[in-house]
Amino acid sequence: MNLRNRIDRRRSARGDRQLVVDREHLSPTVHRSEPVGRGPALEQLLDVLEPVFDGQLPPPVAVVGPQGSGTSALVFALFGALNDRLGDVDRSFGTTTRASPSEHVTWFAHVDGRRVDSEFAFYRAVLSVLSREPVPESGIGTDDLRERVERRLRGGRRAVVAIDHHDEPETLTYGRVRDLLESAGVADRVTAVPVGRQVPDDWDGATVSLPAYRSHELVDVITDRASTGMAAGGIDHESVRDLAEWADGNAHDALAALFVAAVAAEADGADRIADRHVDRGRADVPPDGVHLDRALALSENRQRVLAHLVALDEKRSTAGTPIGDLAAEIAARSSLTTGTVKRFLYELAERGVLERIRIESNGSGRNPSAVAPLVPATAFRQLTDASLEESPRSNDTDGSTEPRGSTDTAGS
DNA sequence: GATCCACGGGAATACACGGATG
DNA sequence: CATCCGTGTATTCCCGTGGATC
Repeated sequence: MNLRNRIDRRRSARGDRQLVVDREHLSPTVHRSEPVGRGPALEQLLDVLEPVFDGQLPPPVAVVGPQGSGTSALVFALFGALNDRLGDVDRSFGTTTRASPSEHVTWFAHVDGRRVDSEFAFYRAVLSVLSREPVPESGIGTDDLRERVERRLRGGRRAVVAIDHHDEPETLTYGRVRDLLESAGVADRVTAVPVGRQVPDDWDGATVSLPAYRSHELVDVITDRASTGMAAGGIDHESVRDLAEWADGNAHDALAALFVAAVAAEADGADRIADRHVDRGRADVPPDGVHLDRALALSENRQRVLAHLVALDEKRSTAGTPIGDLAAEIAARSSLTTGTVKRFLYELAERGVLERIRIESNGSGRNPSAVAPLVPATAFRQLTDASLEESPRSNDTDGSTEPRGSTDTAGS
């Protein structure tokens, strides 16, 4: 993050002839503090939010764009910066502020709908921005948190709350958030900003639309990541252009492929990304796949189940195996029961993290389904903490457990 | 002790198909 | 032939339980 660390990392990476300098900066799920190539949308959003500079609550505004167009990155970065300027009572801004700064306090909270899906979790997420004290994770009631939110927003203080991914399955909807703010009695002190692929139903506020990245913009995005995450000269311009062209405007796909390419090159002991590594990166990202962060937002055991499925799918496609058999196989390698694994698999398919495939059965009764992962497999395995090596329920391991981090880049 | 939340298990419901019935 | 019914399997839904946290 800070300059000194960056320089140190560079220097040590150079000494070690290391390709990947900073995995964090290469990860497609990590946002930059300065979004690349989204200047016009940034200005547009600032236009709408401008009343906050006069201590007013801004009007409702939605931010929309297709997957990989940088909606989250934009709002995350902008809210972070605005919060720095306007969210702190003790910090005045500008040099000639006439009014007392405390009258101008507006907080900017970015609530990730993928991770915040209950009433309790929502108030907690908001409160953790409004309050400097740590907010308890449990042990207190939802009513308590709701009251604390209300108390923090007294005396002319306001908040702008972004609801990211409000239109994905199982996430907090905009309507639900309005209800929660209403029941806390702070609806008139908070502007909720839906962020997603489309505006909420019956939306009549302002809208800031982000188009998919154009190819040259995506080149900038990839170059920016490569320059901070990898040793200098780690990837040539031609490969970057190829990746940008292939990703067709989707920054997530481009960065996921770059990440996998870098991991593959590193595993090869190469000091730069070669064409075959780029191919490997592209092959890892399924067409019409889901964002890696959707998988990483799942609870630990669900991630584990997904990791097992991904591993099975890499060995042999799971597309032809009935879900019950897959569940049994996964359960044998984990601490979960077959029933629970099966339910998780149905759930993941329902959420769109897995593709559900109809298969014909030869017996009687309803036809079973098969499932196949829709996340970039290698990227997911590299980024997840879910270990495949927890103790299995039974002892029937087939002895094929591989050490974590072993990246098979041969073949396929 | 109070609270939230992930799990686990099982009940309820949906679906596919063959055979019986009108 | 169209419809209903029974059986078997898949899928969804619900609720009690226990771990973690305060």
